[in-house]
Amino acid sequence: MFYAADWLDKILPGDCRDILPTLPEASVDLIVTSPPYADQRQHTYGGVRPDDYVDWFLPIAAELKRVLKPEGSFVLNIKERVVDGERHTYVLELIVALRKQGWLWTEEYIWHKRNSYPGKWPNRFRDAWERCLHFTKQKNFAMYQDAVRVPMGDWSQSRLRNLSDTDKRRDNSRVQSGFGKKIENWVGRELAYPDNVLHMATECANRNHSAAFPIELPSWFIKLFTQPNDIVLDPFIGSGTTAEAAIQLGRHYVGIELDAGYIQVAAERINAVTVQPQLLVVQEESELYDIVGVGELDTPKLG
Amino acid sequence: MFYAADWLDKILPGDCRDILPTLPEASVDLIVTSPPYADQRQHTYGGVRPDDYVDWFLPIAAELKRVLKPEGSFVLNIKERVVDGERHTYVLELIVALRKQGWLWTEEYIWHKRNSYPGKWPNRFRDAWERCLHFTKQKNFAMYQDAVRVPMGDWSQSRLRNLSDTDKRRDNSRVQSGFGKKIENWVGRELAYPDNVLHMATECANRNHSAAFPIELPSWFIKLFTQPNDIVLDPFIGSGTTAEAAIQLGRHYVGIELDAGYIQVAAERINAVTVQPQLLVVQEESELYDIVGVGELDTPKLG
DNA sequence: GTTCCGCATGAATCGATAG
DNA sequence: ACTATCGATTCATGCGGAA
Repeated sequence: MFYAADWLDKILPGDCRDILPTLPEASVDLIVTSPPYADQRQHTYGGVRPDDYVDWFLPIAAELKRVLKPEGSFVLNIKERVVDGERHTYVLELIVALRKQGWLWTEEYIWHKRNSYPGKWPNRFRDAWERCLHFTKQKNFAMYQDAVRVPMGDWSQSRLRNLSDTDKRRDNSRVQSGFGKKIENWVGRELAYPDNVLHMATECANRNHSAAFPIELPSWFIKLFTQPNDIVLDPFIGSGTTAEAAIQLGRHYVGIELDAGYIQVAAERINAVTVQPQLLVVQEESELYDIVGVGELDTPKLG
Repeated sequence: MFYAADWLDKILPGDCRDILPTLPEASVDLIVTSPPYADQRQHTYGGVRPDDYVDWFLPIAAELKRVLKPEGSFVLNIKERVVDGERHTYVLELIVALRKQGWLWTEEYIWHKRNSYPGKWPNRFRDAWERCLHFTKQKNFAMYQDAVRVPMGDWSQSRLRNLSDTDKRRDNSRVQSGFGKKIENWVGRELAYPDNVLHMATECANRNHSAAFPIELPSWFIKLFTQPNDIVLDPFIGSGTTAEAAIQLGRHYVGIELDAGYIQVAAERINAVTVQPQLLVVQEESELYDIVGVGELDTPKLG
């Protein structure tokens, strides 16, 4: 095995085309990234043109495939831009090309941006969604669905009324004791598995970082596709959102970033998170009873 | 010009591959359709296999292009199925092929199905979205954005997340009463343009017909891309949902359907709608205050 | 008349079984 | 090996009957 300290829990500065080859093969459990879209980030990646996008991304994807564990997942957040009045087809072509490269196009999740960018055009409405393409290396991959269950619809509330108060209280205390047998049953009445449409607001440019996606997005996929202590890679980590999400959830991270300004911002964010390890453990346990984000029901706790 | 009675406001029985060539060219303002998905509807179209889907659809699309007016729109509701653990790429290939045929891939709307088909699998969640691909023949096409504006504010925003049963029941009663008490809340409230994500529940078979899409879906696109008295074509009209939507909104329709059973169902639905013209006007006015479908703000009423 | 509960039903998908 | 069929899983919705 590789010695962890060399590349783990760091933001590696440089172009991921140079950095990725230095990482050991089959070492990463999950890749979540939002690469620079076509014509974006001209100062760093030179503003890849739509027509060149597939050719630019394919060698990077080949390295990602080498670095990813066999049972790992690759989540690519991307959306094609409008070129000359049309949606450009480079993302569609990229999917086909990645399959030719050996990736399995397992699923396409939709990120519905509740507060999308404002604006008005004569021929289209505001773009309120982006693709989260899920690729894997093999049909059997790691997926921890229980970690992202959500509250059920209203109808379950009336159904829950069937349970007597004592029943509910009994189950409750049993849950809090930590070893109740019926945790799954009780929880199962309130929680349902989500679907492949994610409703998340875009992150406001509140602090000194402007992230490509809200932290809930990498958090959701990290909970879904990894366990604590697993390794999450983001080859275009920008202001460090993926790293912050990984740390919060007790996972290791590897970030790669070319822009020095972003690296600085990310370092500050990461420092602010890591200094509170005890709080993090409490958060994870409390998630058991938090109706909004139940997680780690069937995964070992952090030591 | 063609004499209208020959083909207008009818459901033409037969295979659209045979019927479409009999329609005059550049005569239709909007095409909305949900063709049989791959491996579906084996009894009529023989269950087109995913690998053959593009070849099957392309000649139909060529006829659709001939029939559509230059400034018209073509909305294709479709979703690729899972084949061997992966999303099949035939829809992506179809988009590319349609562009080669001369169509412009202007936009991709997402239909978010709040009540998606249940089920649990180890490698994916329930599929809760479908594509509504918007193709046009030229960059300048007809679009009436004001017709689909929705009320602004916290109410409509919370609606985006989850529409509970009680909320919906309240909506219904408000509409049915015609001019309920809470109308004051909406009058004077500003209207906002929607985005490219549509939240609609699938139609249940509990209603007397089972349709591919809920009537709100064709209604929305008919309001967006046509004016009253325009012509709407659906070459796979099934149980007649598109026809009912067109009639309700004062548009002409042309439907094509191969299955005799569907034709019968569609005929009954259409009869039930057309005999109540006065009611329709009332519905249209009440839509002003209906959170679900605001329409006809700047278009002439039926008369 | 309301409100509530029970129940059937989907453009699904996987894995096992059978030809 | 490759295809066809079947059972199991799961939840929002609307309808009908009951309180």
